[in-house]
Amino acid sequence: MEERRRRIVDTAIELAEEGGFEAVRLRDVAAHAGVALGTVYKRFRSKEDILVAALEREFQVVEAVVEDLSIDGESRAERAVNFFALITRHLCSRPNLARAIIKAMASGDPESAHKVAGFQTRLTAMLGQVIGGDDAADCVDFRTSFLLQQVWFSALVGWMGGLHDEETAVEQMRFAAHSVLAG
Amino acid sequence: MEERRRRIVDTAIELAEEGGFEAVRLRDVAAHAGVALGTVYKRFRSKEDILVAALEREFQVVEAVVEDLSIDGESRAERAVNFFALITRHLCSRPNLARAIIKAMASGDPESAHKVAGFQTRLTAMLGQVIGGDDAADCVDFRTSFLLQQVWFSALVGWMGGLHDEETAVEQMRFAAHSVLAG
DNA sequence: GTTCAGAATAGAACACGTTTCACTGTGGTT
DNA sequence: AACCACAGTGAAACGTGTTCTATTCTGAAC
Repeated sequence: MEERRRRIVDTAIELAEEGGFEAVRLRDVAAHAGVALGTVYKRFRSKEDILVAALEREFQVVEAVVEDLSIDGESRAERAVNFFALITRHLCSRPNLARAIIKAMASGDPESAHKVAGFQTRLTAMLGQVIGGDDAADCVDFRTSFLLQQVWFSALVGWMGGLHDEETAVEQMRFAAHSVLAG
Repeated sequence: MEERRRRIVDTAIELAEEGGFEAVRLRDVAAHAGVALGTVYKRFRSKEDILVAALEREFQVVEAVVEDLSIDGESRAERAVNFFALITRHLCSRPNLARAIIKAMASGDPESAHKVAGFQTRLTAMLGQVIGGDDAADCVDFRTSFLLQQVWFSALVGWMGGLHDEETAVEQMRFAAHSVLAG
């Protein structure tokens, strides 16, 4: 009955797209997914846990998109910028959902945090691939990729709080990428 | 009667030190501060708002500490690392309080986010001073300091989620500082 | 077909952030 | 002294995340 789990996450994504984090009311999720509230709590530990599952879903889409539109650029920094620009714009195209997920990412719950860390690792690996390109000389340290991904997270949190728009976030990544990938 | 406001923040800090974010129950805050719940909501917009005020308090302490133990180091990167090591260890010395505040920083509420951005700007300015040292040649771009502060935020969120200990966070800052302040 | 364990359900109940309201001072104005 | 604007109070109420319980459903073993 993994079907129920899928429907719950689907519903949460739907509600989050419409009204953000607060709109994901678990009674509504349960009703809309056609399950009882108790079932929701049998599958997921908390509201954040559901949104982390939504992140998993979205992350797979991002992986597919990046696979499809293979990232190119003249330099390592340019490729990194193009990568972040792509995924940032992708995320921000559904702002309410993105905000809800980012909020869940920063909830501080250890279980969720570990799952999130898994995505960060995968993202860092993707970034390493992208930056590395075809030339072995362009290969980049895991820690460097991870650093850029940390900056991206901060930029997204700022965007979530209404501090700046998505283009500013991309601009921050441009600066970071050129600072870190100077050589 | 700014006295009441002060007592509320004091109490929130006290409760957060003991039991973290969830332990800051507003009924308890009100009772312990000797005010009515309505008064709490007259002074503060939300629970996060109180914790952002606590951040203001803590930030002033950090400013004083950094002023006192003036940061030194052979290179720009070393000074930056010493700076972050100092404030990271200071924050993490009261882990429950730190976690509560960091969680509030990432709440996504626009009003809170703007206040937090104010602290980030002040922190970035402090960092610029510290890195710059006495030699004008060591002067550093605002954007570069800001970038390091973004990494620090991510490192703290990871620490909050139990992903790593404070020494690892400091280590991440060491790597970031050396990457960004190579010259 | 009966039985039984485990999952699902409906719904109540609980905790806590937040809002509302009716009432009580309190300090300043006339 | 009478009055007023307004902060503070206590308590109730509301919304929603989370937990609990009693009951029903389901599907596999016999």
